[in-house]
Parts: sequence; C-alpha cells; structure tokens
Amino acid sequence: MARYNARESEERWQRAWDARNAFVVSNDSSRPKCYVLEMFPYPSGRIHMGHVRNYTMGDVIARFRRAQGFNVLHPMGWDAFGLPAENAARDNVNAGKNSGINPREWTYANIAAMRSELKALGLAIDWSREFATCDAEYYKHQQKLFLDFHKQDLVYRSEAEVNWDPVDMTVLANEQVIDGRGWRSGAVVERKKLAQWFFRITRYSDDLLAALDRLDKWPEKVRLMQKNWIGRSEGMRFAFDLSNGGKVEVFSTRPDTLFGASFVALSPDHPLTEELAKTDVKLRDFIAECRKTGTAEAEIETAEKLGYDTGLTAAHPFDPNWKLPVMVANFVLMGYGTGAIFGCPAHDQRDLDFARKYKLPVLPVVVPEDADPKDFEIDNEAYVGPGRLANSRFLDGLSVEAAKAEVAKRLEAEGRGTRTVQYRLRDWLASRQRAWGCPIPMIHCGKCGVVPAPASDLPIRLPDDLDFRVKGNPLDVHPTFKHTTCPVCGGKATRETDTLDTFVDSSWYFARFADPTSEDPVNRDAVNYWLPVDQYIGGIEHAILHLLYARFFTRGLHATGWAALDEPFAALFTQGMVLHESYQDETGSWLYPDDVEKRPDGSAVIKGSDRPVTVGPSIRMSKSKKNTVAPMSMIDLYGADAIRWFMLSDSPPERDVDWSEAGAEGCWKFVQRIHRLVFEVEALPPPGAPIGEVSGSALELRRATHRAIAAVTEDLAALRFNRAVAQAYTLTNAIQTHADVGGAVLREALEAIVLLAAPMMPHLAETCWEALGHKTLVVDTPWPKADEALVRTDNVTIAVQINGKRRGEITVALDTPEAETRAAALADEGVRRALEGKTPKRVIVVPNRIVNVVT
RNA sequence: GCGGGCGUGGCGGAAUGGUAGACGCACCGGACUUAAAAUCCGUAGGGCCGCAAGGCCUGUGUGAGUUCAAGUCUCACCGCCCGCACCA
Repeated sequence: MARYNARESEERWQRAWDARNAFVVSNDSSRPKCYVLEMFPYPSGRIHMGHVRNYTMGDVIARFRRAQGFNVLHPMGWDAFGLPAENAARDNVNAGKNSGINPREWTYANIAAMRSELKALGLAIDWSREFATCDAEYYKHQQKLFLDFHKQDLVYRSEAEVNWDPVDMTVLANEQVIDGRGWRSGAVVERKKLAQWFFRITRYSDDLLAALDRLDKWPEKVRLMQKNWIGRSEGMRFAFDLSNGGKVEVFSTRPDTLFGASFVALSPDHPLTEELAKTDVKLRDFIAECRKTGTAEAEIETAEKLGYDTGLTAAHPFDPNWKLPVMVANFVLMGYGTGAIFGCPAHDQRDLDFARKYKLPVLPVVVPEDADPKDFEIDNEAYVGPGRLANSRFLDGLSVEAAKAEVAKRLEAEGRGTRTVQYRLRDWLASRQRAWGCPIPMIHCGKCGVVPAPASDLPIRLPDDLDFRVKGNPLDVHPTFKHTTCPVCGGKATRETDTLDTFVDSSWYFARFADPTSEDPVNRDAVNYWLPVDQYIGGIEHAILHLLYARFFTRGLHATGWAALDEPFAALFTQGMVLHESYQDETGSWLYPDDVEKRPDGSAVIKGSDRPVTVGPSIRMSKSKKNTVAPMSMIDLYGADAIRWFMLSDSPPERDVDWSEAGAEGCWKFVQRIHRLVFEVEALPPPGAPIGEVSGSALELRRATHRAIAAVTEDLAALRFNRAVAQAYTLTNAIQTHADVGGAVLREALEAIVLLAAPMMPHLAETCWEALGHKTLVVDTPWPKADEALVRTDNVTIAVQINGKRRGEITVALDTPEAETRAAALADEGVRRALEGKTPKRVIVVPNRIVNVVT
C-alpha cells in the first residue's frame, strides 16, 4: 500500500472545496448562525507558527459548528496599514534603490504571499468576503464612520502632550519609547504639545466597565485587565483657598482623612505651577529636574520623592486658620484627577515618604478598631486599613465610610466640592503623523476653522507617489494631497495630513465582514444577523487595546445607528504562544534550528562541524533569537494536517506550546496510521449497512466508538482541543485492538474516527471518507451522534477503600443499589484480608463511584 | 508595591471532592527484516518484598486544616509566570 501523499491530497481537496464554494456563506438562512473569527493578521509577508495555531483553532470550531448544522461565517482579512510598510519604503530609499517601491505595493505583495500560505493550511474560510484595511473601499467607509462619530461628538480635536521623535520627526506611541528614546532613531524623545484627534472613549467609561460583568464567556484575566485599565474610583473634588487669593482643586478618594492633611501638592505640569514658575527661577529648575526622570520602569520604581515649597499656603477647608504649605511634587501626575492633591502622610505611603523627607507632620486620623487612639503611631508604613476616626474634630469616632459621607455632605453644602467618579481611562489619541494609514477626513480652513470633508468626497485617497526621502510625514510635502478648498466658504484650505491609528482599522472590521460589499460602512441587517461574533480567538497581547477599542467602536456604531448592539464579541478565547528552543554558538550568536544538529548523546553542534551549540530554553519564536520555524517548510515536509494536529495536541490551547520537530514527526505518523487503518481494511459492507445485535469484541468497539463521539463533541464545544485529540487516539487504539470484528461495526468505528478528526485534519478525512466508499464530501456530512445506550456501560469497576486507602476493587452492574454494593465490597477477598476481622464502623457508598469502609 | 495565574512521572499534560498519572512524546524489552527504516506487541511514578501471581509502603512545591475521602476546598509559606504601576 502506498504511503499517504499529504501534499497531493491536500491540494486536491482544497481545489474540490473551492470548486463548490463550500465555505461561501449566505446572509439568510433558516439554520442558526455562528460567527467564528480569529484576529486578522498584519501582512508582514510570511505566516508564522502563531498564525498557524490561531487559525487552526478557529478553523476547527468553524468546521465543527458547520457539521453540527450552523450557518457558519468564518472570514479572513488583512490589518494592512501600519509602520512596517512605511519602514520598508524608507529603507528602500536609504539603501539608494528608490525603485518605486511604495507601501501599497509592498503590502499587497505580502498579502498575496500570505494568502497562498493560509490557503495551504486548508482553512474553511469564506474568501469571497476578504478585504484589506488599506483598500480604499474599506477606508472610505471608515472615513464615513469618522464623520458620523464626529457628528455625535465622539471625535474631537485637542492639544495633547505626545512623544515626539526629533530625528524621525514623528509622534511615537508609548510602547515605541524605550528608556526614553525612540525605538528606531535612538533619539531622546521629547514631550511636545500638539493638536491631536481623539475618540471620546471616556463617554462609555462606566458602561465599558459595567458590561464586563456580562461578558461571561471572556477569560476572567482579560476582564480584570480591562477593569483595572478603566480604573474607576469614587471620591471627591474640592478646592483649597490659597494665600495668593487663588484656589486649587484637588481630587481625593479619602476625604475622611482631611484632618490628617499636612500639605497640598501640585503636579510639575499643573497650570498653577507653570504660572508660579514664570517668576520663580528655582521652581523652573525644579520642574526641569522632574522632567529628567525617565519613563523606564526601573526609574519610576526607584525614583525619589522630590518636592519644592512654593511659599504659598492653602487654608484647610474646615479651618481657615489652619495653613498648609503648597508644594510642587514630582509624584503628582497631571494626567490623573486634577493634577493636585492634599497629602495625608499617615494614610498614604507616597505622602508618608514625602513627609518624612521634608519633615512635615504625620498625624494619624484613622485608628484600627483594636488600637488605642492615644498610642497609635505611624512609623514608616502608612495605615490604609479600616478603623475609627480620631484627631478629627466632628468626625471623631465615625467609621471611614461614615466620615467620607460626612465630609462630602459638609463640603457640598458649602459649595466647595462635589462627589465624583474618577477614571484612569483617557480618551483615545488616534492621530498619527504617518503616511500609510487611513486619512482623517477633515479640512483646515483659515476662515472657518476645522471642518469635516463632505461625505461625497470620500474616500480621501492616499496618493501612491509618496516621497520617503523626506523626514516626517510624506503627506505633508506631497504636491497635491494636502491642497483643497473649504467645503463651507469655498476658499483655499488644507487637508488634515494625520492618519488614523491602525487600531481604528481593527475596531470594526468584524462588522464589515457581515457584508463587505455594502454601499454603507456596514449593512445594518447583516450586522444585526451576524453579530456578535460567537467565538473570537486571538493573542492575549490584545487584551486591552484592541479589545477595548472594538468594544468602544461598537458602542459608537450603535450611537450612530449602524448597529443595534454594544458588545462585539460574545465569547473570547486567548490562545498561548508557540515556543521553540533557542540555540547559540560559542560566541553567543543566535543560530537557526536548521543550522543545529542534535547528536545521539544529547549534545548539539553546528551542522557539519564539531562546534558546540548551547541549547537554550524554549522561548517565544522571534526573528531576533532566530528560533523560528517557517510553517510552509513544515507543511511541505509533513502536510498541513499533521501541522494542524500538532498545534492542537498536548498543550491546552490557552497555554504556550513548544514546537519540536519530533512532535511534528509524531503527528505525521498518526496521520499515516489513520490512513493505513482505512486503506488496509478488507471488504467492508457498503455505507449505511445495518448493525445488528453485537456482543464481545464488537460490542467493545461500538462502545469505544460512541464514547469517543460523545467525548470529542463535548471537548470541541468547550475548546479543549488537546483532550479531543487524546480521545481520537483512544478510539484509534480501540479500532486497532478490535479490527478483526470487521463488518458494519468496524465501518461505524472507522467512519467515526474520520468524522471526529475531520475538523482538525480535514484533508485526510476527505481522502479516507472517499476510500470508505462515500460519494459526498466530509464537509457536507453532518456531525455524528452518540448513542447514549452505548456510551453508558453495563458494569462499573469501583475502588474499595479502607479508611481512605485503596484496598481492593469490585465490579458491579451500573446503578447497583447501595446495599448490594456495600455487601459486594465487604465480601471482596482483598477487603476482608485488609480488615483483619475488624468490624466496620461506617461504610460510605457512592453509587458507581467508590466505597469507603471506616473502621 | 498592587492585581491575577500556575506548581502533578524524564517531558507535554489528564483527572464533576471519589481507583492520581488518561492520551501523547521520549526511553526500554520483544516481533517482523539479511540489515536498517517503517510498522506491530508489551512493561513502566518512586521504593521494598516475592521465582511468580501478587503484596506492602510512599507519592500531585512546603506546612497546617476541613472531610469517611483532598491534586481538587481553607489558611500560611516557598518558587515561577503574566498584567499594571508614584492613579491620590
């Protein structure tokens, strides 16, 4: 018998599926819908193992649900705007070969390459719905949405401090600033105020938080991360009167500790600080000093508290004669609350550190219930627990909660302050000084200000002839792009040359898939039919940004009338990474796996030499560590099915998986094993042949078959792919053990293993299905159903414990009454011996499970 | 620092509070073969006793606890991983 030729078979079935548009799905169907989506890829040029794992999981769910009778939408697209394309164009220029490469060509070439790689995986995707976010046909609609959001005041323009790279002349995202320097140029990043476009995500702060509770099919971890990111805290804003006649407003979650205040502190960036600095040289120096502190993690952690006494004083809100010094402090952030605080050292660690350094009073005002207020002292640790108020005049004796309420009541009565809810979440700064992104459809007019571009002008198209020899944004210096007329007054005007953050592109693509040909940004009916996505799958690295933005955007679509829902993803699954061993030569240089040879004694050398190789731990595959394995080379070697199988085996899907050649080899062997089982079998009855009463080995095989059907069905529904794989092995072993029963029972078992493995190894399944005499395709075959009567067993073997230790086992009929089970257990030879004639005090019988004898 | 997660054979990992180690990988023994590969069969947590069948002890990071019964629940500790971070 010939070995299974995976590549040949895979190409054949991929053509067969294509030919009958097997995965093209219609928007109206009487079947229940199921929308399966994996986070779409950035077209970097090559798929990597992470993609393979992600898309294989989604594909298994899509094929499984399809077989179960769902109308399954499983689309694919390209998150195609972004920096790498611009960098490629720029590198091309710098290398002196300005051969006309531009981001568009680079991107579409990558898409073409990656599409063919994804197709080689045999994914059950409706390719008719494919689009790239850099298609004018897509960003045209995004521009329309931008205008709609603008009308609803969900978009605005405002001054903001940004990370400015003075060498590359561009804004950098926070994560592109490494140790205070631009990741590309290495230049020290400047803080710069620029007018930027924002999405008003904070309008939904509370809703985005509250709705997390209802996302019960999301990982707890992700919900928690979003919760912390939104960072809701309840407190008060209130004002202090200053000795210069002014006021300063502070925010506090602990107004109850107001009588423990010993200073008021302003952020170095606070407007009042800047005002004072105009006439205070030393303060100017201090501010400069504060700004020198880097943004690096380690620096913040070890940063010393720095303060500067402005000489001003602030009057205590409840005692005008009580004057507190007004300091400028480096640990007060302008971006949170009001940029000013009152310091209560006894009950806040930062305030305490600050007070100790600058010799300010530390007065405890909250005392734990079990402590004596007279002896309670603060050493070097602030007390943040519950307790009773002390040293606090009219608050004395109250609980923390009651004191907060009392302070709030009094301050509000005096009109000095209000209870507020403060969020950590800030509005989404979405403009980028980049050429390869969605142009922001706004126009700057000298007379009329900033006005929206008319919807009829959309798309505002990116020009192809961008000049990447210039620093900064090529759109700024393009001869025509920028120049236009004002839609209001008709005078000369300029276009906005900022483009949108690529996270905008990925914030609504799932809605576009519902009907990618719609004349409108989205087809309302199609969106309301398909959304929410029933199963979304992607990496944990998007836990906050992408998933939060998409949740916001869906609310925006709702507010602008494009959709009737708020939450885009009903269920979320975050899969683990693909790891690989890492290799270094004696100089520490990284080596590709292909250049390393493993010797039988366990050592490793550089292929074709005796130079030793240090084998490092398994870490995430990355180009810099060279521990990557190209999926296509593995598919060429073992076929897509074996690689898909590998990606689902062993490791639970949410955990990292370690890629190894040996593992892939093992999967290939299993592919062959199933192929052999089906092709070596002799003379089976035709499909659909009836199965009569069976017993013995045949009954065993039927039971194994139906148990596997039940188990795999359950495991796939719960995304426990690794267990489904194990069940498939178990059934395969059973088939091999009982193969000699032949006939309709063996046919039933073989058909079951083929159908159960089909979502994971779809090509092999088609080959085997055909060999089993079927004229139809597996993709058109319904999911098998388990016969409950066969899943249950007649007899159960249960353990008998004596005082919790296993001392024997008995086999009884299923659902044997308790008394009988007890008798059988006590009659067991081993149990009697172990009891040594002792009389049991108690016998616990858990039917069908266990017997525990207590002496 | 705060928040969250995880610790089970040589390895990846199974296990509604009920026979720990399913299934796979690797290893070892055997069959087939001139030989190798491939394939098939078999043993296997550790320790002790036994020619053997089998039996006993021990065992899920450490220590306590709850329970007839704990990998699973509770508390404390140790280790590793992830997220956030001067958020008032």
